[in-house]
Amino acid sequence: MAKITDVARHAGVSPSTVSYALSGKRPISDETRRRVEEAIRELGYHPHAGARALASSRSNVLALMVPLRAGINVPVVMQFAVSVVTAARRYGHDVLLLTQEEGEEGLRRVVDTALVDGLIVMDVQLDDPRLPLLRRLDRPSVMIGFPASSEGLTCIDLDFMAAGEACVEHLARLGHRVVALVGSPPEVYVRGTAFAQRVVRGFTAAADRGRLASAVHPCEASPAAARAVAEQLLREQPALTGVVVHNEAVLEPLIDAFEGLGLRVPTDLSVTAICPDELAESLRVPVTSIALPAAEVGARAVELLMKKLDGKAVSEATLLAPRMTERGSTGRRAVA
Amino acid sequence: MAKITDVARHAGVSPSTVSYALSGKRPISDETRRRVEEAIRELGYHPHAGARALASSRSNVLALMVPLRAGINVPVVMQFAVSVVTAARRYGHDVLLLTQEEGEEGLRRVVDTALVDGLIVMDVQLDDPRLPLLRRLDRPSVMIGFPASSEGLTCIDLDFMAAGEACVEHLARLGHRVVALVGSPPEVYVRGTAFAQRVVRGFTAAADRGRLASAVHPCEASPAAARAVAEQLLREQPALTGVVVHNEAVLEPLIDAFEGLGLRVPTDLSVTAICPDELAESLRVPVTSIALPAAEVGARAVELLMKKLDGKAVSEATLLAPRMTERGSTGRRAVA
DNA sequence: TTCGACTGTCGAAGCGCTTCGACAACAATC
DNA sequence: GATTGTTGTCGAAGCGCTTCGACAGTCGAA
Repeated sequence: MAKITDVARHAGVSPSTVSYALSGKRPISDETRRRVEEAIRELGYHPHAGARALASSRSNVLALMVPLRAGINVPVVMQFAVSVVTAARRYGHDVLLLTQEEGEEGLRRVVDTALVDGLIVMDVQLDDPRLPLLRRLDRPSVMIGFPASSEGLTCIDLDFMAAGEACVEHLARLGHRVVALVGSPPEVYVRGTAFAQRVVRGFTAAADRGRLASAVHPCEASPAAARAVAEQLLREQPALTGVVVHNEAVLEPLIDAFEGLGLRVPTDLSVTAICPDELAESLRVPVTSIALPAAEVGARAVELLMKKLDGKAVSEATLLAPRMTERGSTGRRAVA
Repeated sequence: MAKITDVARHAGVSPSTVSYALSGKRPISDETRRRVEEAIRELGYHPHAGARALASSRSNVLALMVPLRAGINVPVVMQFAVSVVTAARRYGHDVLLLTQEEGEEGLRRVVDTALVDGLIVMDVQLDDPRLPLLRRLDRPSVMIGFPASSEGLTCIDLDFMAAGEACVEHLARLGHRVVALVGSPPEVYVRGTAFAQRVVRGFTAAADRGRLASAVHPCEASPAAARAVAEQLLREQPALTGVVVHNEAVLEPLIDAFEGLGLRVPTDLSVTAICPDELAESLRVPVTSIALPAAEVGARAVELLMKKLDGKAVSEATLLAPRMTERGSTGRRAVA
């Protein structure tokens, strides 16, 4: 395996010149650079990652901690991971995979051993136990999702409030005047992640602004619960024509329930959801939806981390604009 | 950040002694070891990964290359990745995530820069372009799946032939005498992965051994194709009572088709599948199935790699015994 | 012409660890 | 009592790279 001294000798320069030619940290004449590059090619030289890390205290590796708990959508996690790896490569970095199971100690370990230059942490909870550590650490990190307070952190996620608004506005534009939000199970609003509340806030704000009649119903993740909510909705809001669903598990059962109650989608009822595209596409009636843009979040998270590694300041909160994909489940309100 | 010389001074020994106490590569007295451990604890010492890699030419990192192409089952890939990470940690290793997209150059890069000690490659195709490189490399690697020839490689996968056999034997035990295999799309048998053929071989061999009437039908991944195959089967094998499905995409449509043709599962027809448990569980009629044991494959792959890193020989082919989970879709043949 | 200010290159000093050879001290063997 | 092993420790030499300071040469400005 060729080393930098071999390249230097072969190119007739000193090792430090080779290093500078590679890193661009000092000016090198075109002629010298050319000779160095040629020597590198001829010898098949690849710098030794460990030696580099030792001398420069930069490993060019970043850690990605992925969630494991039940209830997460695995394909979305995978999409995200792939986009992080791809984006990291564009910056000459590799990605070390950590599981949530490793927790704070895992993060501490890879940082303390100088294995990684920075951290990306997924599935951040409101009062995530990893937060104090991440705040304290001298290595930069970026989190996906928002904890109770993003102070001193760098967080990125879909703008769930805007997503709630966008759904209502879409329905309003189609002429709907009475709408309802079917949300996550009640416990999600208590513990967990902030995004559920944000959807509610956006939904309500937009409905109020547009003077729509609106109601919000949490819903357990079971077909039975879906059926119950459907019945309740029709009882309490007989004029209902637009529904926003923010609950992957009950989207299909809910549509089934409405149709079972004699409402056709989209003829009698327009349905829009905040859920992965995969799910929205696969239903009998493809659903107009807003998805978590996993690939974009991943790429942006890496960008933010790279900025921080360069010592640049970045904003604590980055919210990605929702993008709605129209499918067959929404239509203009039938005028009676 | 404390370094090994700090620990040494604090414990009143030389750095090399600390190193030996940590690695166990030379005998150290209990008393010295105790003092070293205490110093490590008090100083919060963590060895620098880069320095270690440079001095020992071992990075304690292994690369995992995951597939991206359409048609793979994402949750299974994820299960697999998680089990690799978990198993690797038990051996004190971390895992670098590579995407298939990086291809041979990606593998070459992480090896040439000495970033990783070994490679695990998923989704190996019959004539995978990465094979020549992997054979030539001086670093050990393990592949998931079998190429045309496993010579000079280390491969691991579910024993698909045994899986095909097990399905037939299960049906035979329940009294079925006429069975059919609904397989992958025709093109899979041509290009692609060896496992499809293996299932066929196991299926046929077991049927012949048990003197069952049997037939094999490839099937495109569409509901229409499923319906067509169902009709064809009933036409050609009117006495058919047992079906083995090795085709994720058509499992549900196929059952629907049979029921549409008046056959109840499992009353009139027993169905067993080779597919992820997730899918088998989620169907209206839960299906008796054999799954790819992703977690086990991952753990075993890491074990094999660790053995190779220790310079031990391992067998070229490791086949994991199939495990069948009985669900509602198979039953004793109704005696007319 | 002289003085910075660049530009382009080199040599040397580390980065923090592992490992090899050396060597005491002591036990077991003839 | 000399010889051979073991056990436990140390010092020094590197692993392959980056980076700092030094310095020679060039160029436009004063």
